[in-house]
Amino acid sequence: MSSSADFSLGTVNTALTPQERFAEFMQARGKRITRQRQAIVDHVTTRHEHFDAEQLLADLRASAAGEGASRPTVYRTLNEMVEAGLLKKMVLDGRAVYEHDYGYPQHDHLYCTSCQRLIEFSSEELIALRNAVAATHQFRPQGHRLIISGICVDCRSKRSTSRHQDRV
Amino acid sequence: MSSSADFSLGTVNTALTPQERFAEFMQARGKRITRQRQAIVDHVTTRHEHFDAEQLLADLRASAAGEGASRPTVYRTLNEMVEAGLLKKMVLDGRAVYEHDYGYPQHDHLYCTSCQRLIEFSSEELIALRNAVAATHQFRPQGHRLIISGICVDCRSKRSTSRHQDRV
DNA sequence: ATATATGCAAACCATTTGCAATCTA
DNA sequence: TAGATTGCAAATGGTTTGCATATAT
Repeated sequence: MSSSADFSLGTVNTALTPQERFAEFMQARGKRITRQRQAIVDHVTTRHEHFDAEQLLADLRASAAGEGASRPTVYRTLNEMVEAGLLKKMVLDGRAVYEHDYGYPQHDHLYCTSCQRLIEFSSEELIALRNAVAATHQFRPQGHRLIISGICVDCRSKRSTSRHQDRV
Repeated sequence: MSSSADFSLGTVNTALTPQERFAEFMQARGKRITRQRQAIVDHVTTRHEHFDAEQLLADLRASAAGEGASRPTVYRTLNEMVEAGLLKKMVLDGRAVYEHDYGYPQHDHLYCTSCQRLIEFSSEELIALRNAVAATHQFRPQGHRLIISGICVDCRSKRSTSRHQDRV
């Protein structure tokens, strides 16, 4: 992980590792780095795919030794990681899905309504468009979220396999 | 479905009134136009702002005579209206928000995290961008949702009034 | 030591559902 | 009249919270 990324768009200055950033954030507010919080942060930073709280909970319990955490603690820590800027949260079909945010370039998603897969993409034009639109409305943009839903290549081929289109 | 659409950018060919379209949709699947469904559709078509289920429920009970409906019926009918293409649903801060979709041009939103107001805007560039991105990933786009969050003009002036930034 | 965290069970909240009574076509 | 719909109350499902106990600093 960490890997001083250096993308062209949205590059974030990654001076600290996610762990360090988290520690800094917690210490700054008198919060403690407990065994479970550390286990969660470590686990999350090793996998870079999108995930939800339940998946994380299961993964933690399944993986290595007794390095687990209770459901409430997983949820609590996930919120802290979002506050710390390590993760970005988005709601899809009713449940929260998380992805890395610290040290990652700004991007948006293509969401396959058939297999629920999220495909990332980034577009400079979109940023420009966003700022232009905001300016027109004297609106101060703080962020945006674009999700293009449809069917991914894989599902287009193996069409009529299992499930079909759900809601956007 | 059907209706040989031929819009330039989002403008929908409105041959039927929302009520007619709803009736057609329902009849086509053996569903009945009950007093409460009619009341809901009528009420919704008279107001063009964004709203959620609870607001609608309250409005229905408050407004005119005994033209109300139970909570389950309101939720059920809202789903039918979405299926019928009359309404578009989007999830904001945990609860579903609806807006008219039938006969309305495609558009996206600016979301004020301070006053929760939704400001609409439409951009042809965005559509082009969406299609270009989708094409790059051999993805078949079916729709998209762009929400630019930030602070609206009003809140920027009366700054530090009441609530402040929530999550995106 | 002592304040903060954990985990359990219970609470939340928006939304959905089972089912008997009630209507629409 | 028959089959669909309503409304009530209860169930859901993801997420949060109260509180006694365990733990980090």
